[in-house]
Amino acid sequence: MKRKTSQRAALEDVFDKEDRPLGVEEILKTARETVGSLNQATVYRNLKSMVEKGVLLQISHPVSGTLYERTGKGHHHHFHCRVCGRLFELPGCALDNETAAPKEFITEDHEIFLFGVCPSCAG
Amino acid sequence: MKRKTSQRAALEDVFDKEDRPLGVEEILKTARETVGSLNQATVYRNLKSMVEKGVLLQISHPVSGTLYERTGKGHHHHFHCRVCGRLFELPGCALDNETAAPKEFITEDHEIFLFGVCPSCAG
DNA sequence: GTCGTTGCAAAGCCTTTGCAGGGAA
DNA sequence: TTCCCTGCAAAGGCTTTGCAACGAC
Repeated sequence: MKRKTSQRAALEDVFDKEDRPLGVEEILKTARETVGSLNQATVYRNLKSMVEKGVLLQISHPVSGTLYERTGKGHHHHFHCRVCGRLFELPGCALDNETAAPKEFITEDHEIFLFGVCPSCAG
Repeated sequence: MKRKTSQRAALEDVFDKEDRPLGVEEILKTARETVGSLNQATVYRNLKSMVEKGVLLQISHPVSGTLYERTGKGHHHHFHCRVCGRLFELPGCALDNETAAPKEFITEDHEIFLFGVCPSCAG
C-alpha cells in the first residue's frame, strides 16, 4: 500500500463522515457514492491493510458482526440496544486490567460488549 | 426436538466430557467417536436447538470464532492466551452492570473477552 | 404408521485470492 | 515505463436448507 488511489481516499472519507463502527456493506455503499465502480474485494483488501497499518480497528460483535472503526478514539466499549439494534460507543471503562483476572494471568487487553436498552428506547 | 436420538446423546456427552468452550469441528470430531456417521448438518441443527432450549450458550470469540459451552456455570468470562492460544474460563466478574454504562442506559447483560498471557506461558 | 430427525448435497453468506488490465509515480 | 492497485470472477470457510430415507414412539 504505497500509492494513493481514489478508492482508498473514498474509504478514508467514509470514516471521516461517519464516526462510528461500520460494517463492510455500509462502507461499500457509502464509498460508492464517491467511486461508483468500487469493488467489494478492494474494500476488503484496503480495510485489511488499514487495520494492519493501525488506522482502523476491527471489531467482532456478537450481534452486529464484523465492524470497523477509527483507532485513536481512546479506550471505549460498545453498547448494543436490543430494541433498536443500534450500537453506541461508550467512552471510558469500568474494568481494570489489573484486577480483571486472577493475578497469575497477565491481562494486556480486553473487550467489553454491553447489551440492553438505550436511552431513547427506554424513554 | 422431541425425540431422543443417539446423535443428540453423543453431543450431550461431548459437553459432559469436555467442560469448556468447544468449537463445531471439535464437537463433531469428539461426537463421532460415539456415532461414526454423525453429520455436520446434524451437529449444527442440534447445537442451534440446544442454544434455543437454554442448554448451551453460543460465544462469538474475536479470535477463536464460534464456540459453545454449557449454561448454568455461573457468570464468568474468557481469557485468551496469545502465546498458547488456549481459552480460559475465569469465574466471577469485576464489572457491574449498574455502573458499566451511563445511567440512561439499561444494561441487562455483558460479555467480556480478556487477552494476554496465561500463567503457564508467563511462568 | 406417524412425523420428528438424520445424512447428503446443494446453496447461502462473508471473505479471500488469482489474474489480467489499469493507473499512480 | 514500472509495478502497485483494482475489478472481476472463482474459490474458500462456515453455516443453513431442501429433500428423501430413517427411526423413535
